[in-house]
Amino acid sequence: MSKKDAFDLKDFLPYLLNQAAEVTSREFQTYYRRRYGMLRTEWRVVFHLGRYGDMTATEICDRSMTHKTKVSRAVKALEKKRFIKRTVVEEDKRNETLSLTPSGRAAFRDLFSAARTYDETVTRQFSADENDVLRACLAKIAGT
Amino acid sequence: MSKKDAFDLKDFLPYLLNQAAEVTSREFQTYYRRRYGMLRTEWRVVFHLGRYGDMTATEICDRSMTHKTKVSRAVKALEKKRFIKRTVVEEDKRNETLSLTPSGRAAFRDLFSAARTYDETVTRQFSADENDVLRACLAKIAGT
DNA sequence: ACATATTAGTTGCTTTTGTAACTAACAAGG
DNA sequence: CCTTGTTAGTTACAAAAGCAACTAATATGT
Repeated sequence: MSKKDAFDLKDFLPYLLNQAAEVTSREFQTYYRRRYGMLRTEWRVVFHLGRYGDMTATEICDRSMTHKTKVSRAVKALEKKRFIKRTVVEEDKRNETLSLTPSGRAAFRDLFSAARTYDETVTRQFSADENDVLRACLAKIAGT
Repeated sequence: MSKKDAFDLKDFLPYLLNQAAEVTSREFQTYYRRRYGMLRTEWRVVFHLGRYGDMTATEICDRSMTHKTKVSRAVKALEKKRFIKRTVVEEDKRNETLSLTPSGRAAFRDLFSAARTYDETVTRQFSADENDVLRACLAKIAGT
């Protein structure tokens, strides 16, 4: 805002961020939801495994700042849908390595490219400079 | 991102937006939650009434793009906590005008100034130009 | 070795949200 | 008037998220 006494809901960053996040999330949701019956956390798990390779649930929690119960439930659901499989780590049986099945990998490839495309349609609205600033600010706020 | 083949979760706008939104929401939550036992939607309702004057639930829904069940429940909760009261509109008894009680007004004043302060602490991290770009982009994405 | 603490992951219970069906009040056409 | 449609708001039920307590495996200090 420019004047302090005109401070408005639309000047309030948490509100703005939420609205923007909700709009994009809703839009992109249709992909993983309609096509693969996935939930947001499930899509994130698939993204992590597809993009960075096999890892444990805890690693996914750390990288995505997601609570472990959410990931645990996502893993269970993805396993039931045969998108991922788990393997207990012999050296430390508390850990289990998660990996994509062939159909999980196919879903990932599809969703990965859909994500890229969707990102571009949002990005296209802005200049290169605007984009850089936007992303840098968001990353800073998110603390990543 | 700069290279397409480096597309990463942190380059994906919906993800970035969500992370940033969650961080700020969590931080600001502590105010209305701890001090007044409010939920996010309740705080939004209070903000609307305090900032723009009395209005109906539907007007709040429209202005904040919030679903009516959420507002309905927030109104019920706020009424129980004696922060707002309703008055059926005589000319059209389907409508009810919502207005803040004295304690609701006091909570609003407190939270309004907390919001402004909080916004500034986030804003302070960025230059004036960056801020303008950030807010303009978010508003555009949010479609407001 | 053994009690104690940590870590990975799950489960149960509560709170919050989403969706759809519902009531009540009004509007409009015949 | 009286059917049909619309609008404001609520409620009931289902999906999802948050939180805390739990199990199982391992690590640590004595």
